[in-house]
Amino acid sequence: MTVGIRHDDLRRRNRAMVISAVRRAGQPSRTDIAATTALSPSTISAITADLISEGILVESRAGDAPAARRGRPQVAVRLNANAATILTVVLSMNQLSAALIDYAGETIAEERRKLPTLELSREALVDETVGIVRRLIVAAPDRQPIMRIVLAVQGITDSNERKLLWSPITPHADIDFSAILEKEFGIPVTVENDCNMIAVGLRWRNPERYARDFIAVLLSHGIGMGMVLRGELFTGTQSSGGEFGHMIHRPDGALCRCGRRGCIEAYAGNYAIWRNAKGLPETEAVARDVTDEDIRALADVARSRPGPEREAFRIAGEAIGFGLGNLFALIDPAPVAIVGHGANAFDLIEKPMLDAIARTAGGVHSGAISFDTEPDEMPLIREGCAMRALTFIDQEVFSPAQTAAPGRIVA
Amino acid sequence: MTVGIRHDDLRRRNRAMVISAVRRAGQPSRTDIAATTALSPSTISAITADLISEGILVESRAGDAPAARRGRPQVAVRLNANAATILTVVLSMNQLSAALIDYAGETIAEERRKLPTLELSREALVDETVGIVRRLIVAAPDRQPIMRIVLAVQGITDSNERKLLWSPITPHADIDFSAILEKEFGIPVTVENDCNMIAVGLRWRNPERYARDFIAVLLSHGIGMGMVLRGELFTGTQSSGGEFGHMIHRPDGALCRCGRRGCIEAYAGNYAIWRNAKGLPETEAVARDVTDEDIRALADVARSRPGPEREAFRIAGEAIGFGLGNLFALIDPAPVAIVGHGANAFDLIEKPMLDAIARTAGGVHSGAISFDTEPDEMPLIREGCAMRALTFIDQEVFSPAQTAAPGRIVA
DNA sequence: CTCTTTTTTTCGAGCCTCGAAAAAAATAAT
DNA sequence: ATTATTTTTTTCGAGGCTCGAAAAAAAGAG
Repeated sequence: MTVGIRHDDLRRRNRAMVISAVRRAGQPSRTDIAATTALSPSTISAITADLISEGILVESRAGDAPAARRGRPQVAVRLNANAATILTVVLSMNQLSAALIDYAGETIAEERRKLPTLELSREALVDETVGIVRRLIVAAPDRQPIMRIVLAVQGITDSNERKLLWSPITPHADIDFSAILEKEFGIPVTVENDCNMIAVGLRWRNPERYARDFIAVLLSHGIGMGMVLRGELFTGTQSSGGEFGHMIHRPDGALCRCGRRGCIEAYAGNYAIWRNAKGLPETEAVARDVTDEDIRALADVARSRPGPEREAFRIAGEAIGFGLGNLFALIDPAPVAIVGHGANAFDLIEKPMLDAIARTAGGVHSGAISFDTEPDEMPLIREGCAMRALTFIDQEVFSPAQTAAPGRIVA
Repeated sequence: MTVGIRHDDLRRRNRAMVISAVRRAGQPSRTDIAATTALSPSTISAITADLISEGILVESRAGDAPAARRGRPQVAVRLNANAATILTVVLSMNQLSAALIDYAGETIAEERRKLPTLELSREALVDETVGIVRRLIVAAPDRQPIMRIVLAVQGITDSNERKLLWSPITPHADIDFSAILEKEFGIPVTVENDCNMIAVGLRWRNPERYARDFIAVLLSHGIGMGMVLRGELFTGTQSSGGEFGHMIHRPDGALCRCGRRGCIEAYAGNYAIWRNAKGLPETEAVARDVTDEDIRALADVARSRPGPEREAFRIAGEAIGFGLGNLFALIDPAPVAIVGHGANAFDLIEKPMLDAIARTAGGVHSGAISFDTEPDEMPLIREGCAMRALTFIDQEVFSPAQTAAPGRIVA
C-alpha cells in the first residue's frame, strides 16, 4: 500500500484490465473495450495486438450483431479457449468432483464420485483428491500444461488459501492440500471455502443483482456464508472467515455440531431442524445422519399442518433472521441469496426470518433487503472456482510483474 | 475498478505516496522516502523538488540525527505546517468541541463547550455547530483558506459521509451537516462516525499495534465500534455501519435505548449497568441520566463486595464478549482497544468477557486476541478527524486528478 | 589537502498513453 | 458502378514519467 507505482506496472495493470473486460463482455470490439476501460483507442489497439500475438485473445470476425450498420464493421475479440487450462476440485460432504476448464470457462472434462468423507482416513481423503485430479490430467494430455488448481471445500481454510484448517466433512484437521497437490503435480494450488466460491459464482452468473455488496447463505447440513463487500470477497484476517453459522444466536442454547452452545447452525442446520421437529432435547447431539430427503419430508408435513415440524422451520427461520439482522447491523442491508437444499423450504422460513430481522437494527432499512433462492449449490461452487482460477491466470500469468507474458502460444 | 490507469495517474499517485511517506515518517530524507516507496532516487528527487516549490514540503536542514557519519549528510524534509489548515468538529453527548489544525497536524486553536444536546431543537443544534466553526475561523484570519472540515458525531452517518442519519445524542434525525456547513462557509465538509475516527486515531497513534486489522470498542452511554480490516476502515454499504452495540445479544431480551430488545447495549451501556445494579426491570427504560460518575461509584462498590453491582458488570462483560466472539467468527480474532469511560471498569468486565468469548467460535484462536484500554476517547476522536482531513488534503488537493496542484504557496 | 563515503541531482534512454490523422472497411447516395 | 459517408482501427509523433548511470555535492577520515 505504501509502495509507489512504477512505469511497468502501468502496462501490466492495463493488460489485466483489457483481459478482464473481454472476459466479462464475451465478444467485445476494441471500441467496446476502450469504452469500458476508459483507455484511448490507440492504447487498446496496442494492447489487444500484443495479446493476440501472444495467443491470449483471438479475433472472431463474426460479430454477433453485425446489424448492417454503416461504417467499418467492428471486429470482435474473445478469449482464446486454448490459451490455458485450469482444474477445479470441489470437496463436500460425501462428494468429490473435479473439472477441467478451458481459458474461456468451458468445461472440457469432469468427474464426480460419492465417498464417505466422514469415515475416510486422512490419507484416504488425500488420495481420493489426488486421484481424481490425476485421472483428469492423464485423460487430457493435449491440455498440458494445466496452469492452476482451485479446490473448494466445505470448512475453514487459511487466509493464504493453502490449507483446510477445519471441516465438518472430515474429522481430520489442518490438511495442507496445496502442498500435497503442488508436490504431486507441480501446479499452483489454491484452497478456498465453498461459500466464498458460491459468492464468486453468483457474481459471475448475475452481475446485475450480485454486484458490489451481497450475501450468500448456504443452508445444508450446516450453515455457511460468503459475502462480497465493496466489490471484494470478504474473508477473515487469518482464515476464510465468515463463520455465520457459528455466530451465537442464544447464549448457552442448543448444542451445535461444533461442540459449542447456541450457534445459529444449532437452530437452522438440517440436524437442528430434525431435532426440533422430532422433539428431541436440544442439549443432545443428533445421532442420525439427517439427509436432504428427511428435510423434504419434514417440510411437506410442515406445509400440511401446524405442529412441531412447522415450529422447527419457524425456529430455523428465526435464527437465520437474527443472524442476518446482526450482520446488517454491521454492514447494512444487502441482497441475499439463499443457496442449497434449504432453499427448497424457503417458503417455511421466510416469514419468521423477516419477523426476526424486523426486530434487529438491520430491520431499519428492510426495504433494501431482497432474497433470492438457488437450491443447487454445486454448479455455483464449480463456477466460482473456475472464475477464481481464471482470474488468477489473467492477472498473474498473463499480466505478470516482470517480463513479458511467457504464456505458451497455442494456435 | 474496471477502469484503466492513465499516464497522468502515475505522477498523481506517486506524489500522494511521497506526501504520505513524509507524514508518517516525520522528517525523512529523500533516501528514506525512496526506500519506503520503492521508487528510484531520481523520481523522489523530482517529486520532492515539485512539492517543495509548491510549498507543500520544506527542507529542515537540522537532521534530527546527524550522527557524524561519513558522506554527504541527509537533508530531511517535512510537511510545511502552513501549507494548509483544516478544521475538526466533534459532537457528542452534551459536548461540542472544535479545533483548527495546521498541515503538520498541530492544533492552532480550540474551543470546547457543554450543551444539552438531547434538549436542543434541530435548529439550535445546527446553530451551535455553525457558531463554533465560525468563531474559530474568524479568530484566525491569517489561516485562510481553510481547506476541509471533518465533523465526527456519535451516531449513524451516511456512506457519502455527508449526513447524520440518526444519533442517540439528539432526537432529531437526518441532519445534513455537510450541506449546511458548506453553504455557510464554502468549505468541503465530511461527516464521520465517532468510533470510526477513534479507529483512525488509534492507528495514527500506535501504528505498530493498530496496523492492518483491529477493533475499537467505545464503552460509554452507548456501545460503539470502529474497525479496520486489511488496512481499510470498515463501513457499511449505505451508512457508517458497525452498529456493534445494536447486535442482538439475547433475542427479545432487555429493552434498549433504540426501542428494540436484547441489544448488546441494553446489557453493557451505562444505563444498562445501572439498571441491573439497581435491580430495575430490564423491560423498562431508565429514566435517570446515568453519568460516568454514577458508573465509577458502581464500579467501586462492585470491587469491594459481591452483589448486584458486580453482577451488573459481569452481565456487561458477557454481552460484550459474546458480541466480540460473534465478530471474531466473521473476521477472525484481532487486537481490540476498549475506549471510553467504560475502560476504567475493564478489570470488572474482562473476565466475564473472556469467558464469553471462549464460548464462541471466535474463542478458537483466543491467543490472537489482545486488549488495550484508553479511557479518554475525545483526543482519539480529534486525532482521527485531523488525520482524515489531512489525508484528504494530501490526496485530493495536493495530488489532484487533473492540473497541477493549485495549492496556495505559503512561505 | 586529498581520499573516501554517502546523498542528491542531472541527463539521456526507454516505455507508455494520448490525440490527431490516416487507413480500412463497410453502407448509402448518385 | 462509382463516389460519398460513416464507423472502426491503426499509425505516428508528442509529451510525460520513471529508471539507471554518471556527475555533483557535501561531509568526515587520513
